[in-house]
Amino acid sequence: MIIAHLKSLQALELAVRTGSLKAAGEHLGITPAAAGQRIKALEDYLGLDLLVRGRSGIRPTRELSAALAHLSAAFREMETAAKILDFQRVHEIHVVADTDWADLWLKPRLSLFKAENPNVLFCVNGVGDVPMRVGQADCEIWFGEPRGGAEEDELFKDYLLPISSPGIKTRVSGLTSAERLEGFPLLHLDCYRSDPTAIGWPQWVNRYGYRKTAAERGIRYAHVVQALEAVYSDVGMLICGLALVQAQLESGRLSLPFPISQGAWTGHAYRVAFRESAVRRAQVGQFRSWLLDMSGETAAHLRHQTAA
Amino acid sequence: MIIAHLKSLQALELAVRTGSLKAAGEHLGITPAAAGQRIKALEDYLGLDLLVRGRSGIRPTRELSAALAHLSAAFREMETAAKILDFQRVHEIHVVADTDWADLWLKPRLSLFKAENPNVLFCVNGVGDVPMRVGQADCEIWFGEPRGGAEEDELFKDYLLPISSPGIKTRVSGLTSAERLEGFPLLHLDCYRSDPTAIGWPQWVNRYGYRKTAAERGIRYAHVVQALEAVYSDVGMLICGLALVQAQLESGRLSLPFPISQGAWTGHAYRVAFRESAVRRAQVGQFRSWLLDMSGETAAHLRHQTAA
DNA sequence: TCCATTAATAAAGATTTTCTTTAGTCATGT
DNA sequence: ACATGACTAAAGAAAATCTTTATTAATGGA
Repeated sequence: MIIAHLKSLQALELAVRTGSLKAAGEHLGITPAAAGQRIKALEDYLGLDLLVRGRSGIRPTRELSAALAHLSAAFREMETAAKILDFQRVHEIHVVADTDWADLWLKPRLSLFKAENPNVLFCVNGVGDVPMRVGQADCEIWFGEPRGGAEEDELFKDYLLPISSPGIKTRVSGLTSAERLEGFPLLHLDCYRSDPTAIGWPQWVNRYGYRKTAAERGIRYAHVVQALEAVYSDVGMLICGLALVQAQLESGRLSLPFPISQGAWTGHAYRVAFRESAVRRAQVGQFRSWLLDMSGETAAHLRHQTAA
Repeated sequence: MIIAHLKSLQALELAVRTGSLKAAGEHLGITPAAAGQRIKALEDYLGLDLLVRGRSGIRPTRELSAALAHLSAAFREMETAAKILDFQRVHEIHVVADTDWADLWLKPRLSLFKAENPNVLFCVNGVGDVPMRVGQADCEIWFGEPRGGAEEDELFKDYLLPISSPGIKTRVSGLTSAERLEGFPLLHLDCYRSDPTAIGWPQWVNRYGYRKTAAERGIRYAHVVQALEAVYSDVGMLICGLALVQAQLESGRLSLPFPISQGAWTGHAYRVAFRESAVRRAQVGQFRSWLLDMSGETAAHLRHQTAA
């Protein structure tokens, strides 16, 4: 006998287990309307009512009750099988992240994690030790507001301030305060725009009193990585997040043309959400702990650097 | 934990149970390619190989073996639940059939079955005691070749010959043999065209020696029911299946303008296939027996009528 | 060893399924 | 009596799934 209506049976079992179509939909990641449609389709096919619907929730009909123990057992066994398979995955961690954060913050540090966990294979934004796989990533990092998931953490807020090449810093240093921006192109980043409190050049000029005609003009970049290529090439000065350029500052490849106190914190933060099922895998748990530790270090270091 | 990949797990369990993707596909009513894609998608998602593929079939990998007992148990439980639900259906029988056969052969007889089975509700081609439901019909009747299903039977072949209204028969009888077709419109049916041996007017004229210029001309009808409306209205003569017009001949509403021996059997037959799961329901089993009995009566009656 | 046969699969496109959204209904609680 | 919350019908969008075609690979027989 062919079992059709697998998704219908799943929605049905969940609706009974949780007591409402609303909760079943939430559990399955679909709307209540979709959950209801799945069950309705099965009822239409069978010519049976399976649920008694009410404002206070739903209950199985007598007809469904006769089959319910088997249905529940079926999905319990399936959940066990899925869990066994999931734990057998090759030790891979798939990450979808803000591209600047991945390139500038995570990648330089990932070797530290790998040194302690040589068997873990990474795929970050589709690139890494293994190819992209069908299905959800194990975790996602974004710059923005919380999304309210269960396994969600704030990593760190960033500190925005002007950076430049060493050459431009030297030339700026030889000028009077009033003249330090005139004559130097300003580079702008679009990636902080979702944060209403994140400063760009116009805000920075207003806040710190430098004189610059048309502070909003200049080349715009979607991402920090591309903008930094321009900075390395002496194209101009850029306001970006300090957390993303620590290594370049320490190596002397980039410089701070103005005092470090002349910056501002972002309102948004880098945040991470792990898939609930992923976080139960030992390596993903370890990666999460490591990530929170390293982010804590970054946050502490930023606070230390920018202390008044 | 959300169980996704339900269809993949089903294909996987069936592939292991049957030993090949080909057999799994057949069982599920999909192509082997589709069965393979389902399983491949799950392997991609998990980053695990689940099957060892070989020309002599497939075997589970070690990783899959760890979960296989649970997976098998899950689908056994689900099959039990589905069976319980299926047997609880309201006593409905859904039929998809050749429309002429349904209207002209089944409907006049269905009251006989219902007299013996008053609780059974029928839906024939979407019309009847209950509305059409989502999902497969319990059985399907077609005019044509066998399809090779497990629960498939031949009902009867039909006997094609000219029929007309009583008025046209009277006029034809008053004419010499040579003149009996001239001056009378010939009506044609498209619904027998799939049968290469089924005769139409051109073949009938050739076989029985009547004179008729342009025997292939005349009005064409897709179905017998519409053509009969024209025959009732003295529009012309029609070659159609004797089995479908027994009642009309007996009631005098239709006549045979030529000897009954001047006809020919169809090559194709009316055939029925029941869904395997449907046939296990008691009422469907009873309907099947009844249908085969009534069809046997029709076949015997036709043979008796047309015996030389 | 070679060839025929059979099963599996990649890729592309078609088809079907499933989901979201919107608007409405109904029951319950205040 | 009204507001609220859960469910649902319908329509359209999005995603999933399937078919088809061509190819590959393995196996068995000559």
